[in-house]
Amino acid sequence: MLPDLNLRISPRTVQQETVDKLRQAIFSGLFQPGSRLVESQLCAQLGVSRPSLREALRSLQAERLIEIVPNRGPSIPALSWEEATAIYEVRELLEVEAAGRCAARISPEQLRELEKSLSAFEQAAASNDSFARVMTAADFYSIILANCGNPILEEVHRGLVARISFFRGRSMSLEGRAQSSLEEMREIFKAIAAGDGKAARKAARRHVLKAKAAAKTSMDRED
Amino acid sequence: MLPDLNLRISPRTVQQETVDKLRQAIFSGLFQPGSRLVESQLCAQLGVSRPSLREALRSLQAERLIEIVPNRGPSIPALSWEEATAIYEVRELLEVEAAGRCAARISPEQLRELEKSLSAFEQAAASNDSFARVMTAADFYSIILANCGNPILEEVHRGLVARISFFRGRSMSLEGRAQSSLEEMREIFKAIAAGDGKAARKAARRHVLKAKAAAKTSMDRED
DNA sequence: TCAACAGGATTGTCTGACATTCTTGCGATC
DNA sequence: GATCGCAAGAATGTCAGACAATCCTGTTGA
Repeated sequence: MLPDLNLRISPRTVQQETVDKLRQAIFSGLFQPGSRLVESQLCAQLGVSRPSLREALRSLQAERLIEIVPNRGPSIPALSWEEATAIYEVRELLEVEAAGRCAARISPEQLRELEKSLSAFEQAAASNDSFARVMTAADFYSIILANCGNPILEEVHRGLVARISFFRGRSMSLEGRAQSSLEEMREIFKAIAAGDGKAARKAARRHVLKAKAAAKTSMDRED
Repeated sequence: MLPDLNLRISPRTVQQETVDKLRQAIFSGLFQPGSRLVESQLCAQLGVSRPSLREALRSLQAERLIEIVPNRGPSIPALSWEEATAIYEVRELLEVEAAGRCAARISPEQLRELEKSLSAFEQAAASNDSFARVMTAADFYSIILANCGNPILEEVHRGLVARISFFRGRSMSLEGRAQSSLEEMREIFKAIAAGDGKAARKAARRHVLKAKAAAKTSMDRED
C-alpha cells in the first residue's frame, strides 16, 4: 500500500468560506468595534443562506472574534484595555517560549524563510502601508511559532493575536513604531540564527512589551 | 440612575443548552474517541432541530472538542500522544504562571475556597470514584486560574484542559496517582498560602509534569 | 421634557426539501 | 475464496420559507 498521501483535497464548504471571509473582514478592520453584524445584510453580501451564515458566526463566536448576545445578535467586541493587557501578557508567555524553542530547533531552510520575512517587514516598515506592516510582521511571528515544535502553542497564539488585530493595526501606524519594531525583530532573528535560546527569549520578551506599550499609546490617543 | 446591575438574565438559548449538554457528554466520556456523532441521532436525543444542533457543533468544533470533516460530519478526535504532549507543555506554561501570580494576589477568602477544594479532592482521592477525583481536582485548578489576575490565562487554560479530559479520567484511576497528585497539590497550596510565588511555580511545574507522566503511563497501558 | 406605545426590524427556531457525498452490502469476476 | 465494482441507503451540506419572541425607533400624549 502506498503511504497515505493525505492529498484528498477536502472541498471547501460554504461555511468555511464564510468564516474565512468574515475573519478576513474583521482583521482588515472593515467593522468598527462595537458595531453590529446584521444577519440579513451579511447573507446578501456573502451570498449565503442564513443557516450557513449562522454556523459561521458560531465559529467566530467561539474564537472570540465576535460576540453574540441573545436576541441582539452578533457584534464586534470592543476590547477594553484590561482585556488587551491580559492578552498581551499571555502572548508574552507564549512568544517568549516559542522564540526560545525555535532557536534550538529551527532548520536552516526555515531560518532563511524567517530572514526573508524579516526583509519583507523591513520593506513594509519603510513604506507607509500600515496594513502591509501588520501582515509582514505577522508572517515573521508565524514562522517562529510554526517552528517552535509545539503546534498547540502556535494555535493558541494565533487565536490570541487575532483578537488584538485592531490594536496592532493602530500601533503599527504610530510614528516610529515600525522602525523600533524592526530593530526588536532583528534582535530576535539574530538570537535565533545564533541558536541562542536565552537571548531569543529576552529579545522576544522585550518585543512584546514594547508592542504592548505602543498599543497603549495608540489607545490613549483615542479618536 | 441606578448602577448597572447587569442582572438582566440573558435567556438561555437552545443553542447554548445544546452546547452545554454536548460538552458535558464529551467530558463524562460518553463518546469514545474516534466515534462519530450523527446529526439525526443527536437531534432526536436532545430534542432540537438540525440547524440549532449544527450551530452547537460549530461552536464545539471551534473549541476543538469535536472534529468536523466535510461530508463526513462530526466526530470525537482521537488525541495522539504528540498532541497531548503539546497540550501538557502549554498547560505547564500557563499553570506555572498562574500559580506564581496567584500566590502574590489571592484574597484570604479565596484562599479558604482553595483549601476547601483541596479537602474535597482529599476525600475524592480516598474514595474510588475517579470521576469525582477529576472534578474536584479541576475545581482546585479553576480557583487558582480564577485568581491569577488574568482572565485570558484562565480562558486559554480551560480550553486546553477540556481537550485532555479523556487522559485525566484515565490517569486519575491509575493506582497511586490520586495520592501522589494530592501531595503535589498540597505543595502548591502551601506555597500559595505562604505567598511564595517562586515555590508555587516550582510546585505547579512538578505537578503538571507528573500528571503528564501519569497520562503517558495510562496511555501505554492501552486497552 | 419625558413616558408610553405601536410598528417595523431583527433574531431564535423550526420544518421541509434536495443535491452531493459517503458507506455498506451484494453480486460478479478472477 | 478473495477482490472488485456497483447500487441502494444513509448522512451531510445547503437552501428557502415561515413564525413567534424580542429589540429598536419614532411618534404621540401627558
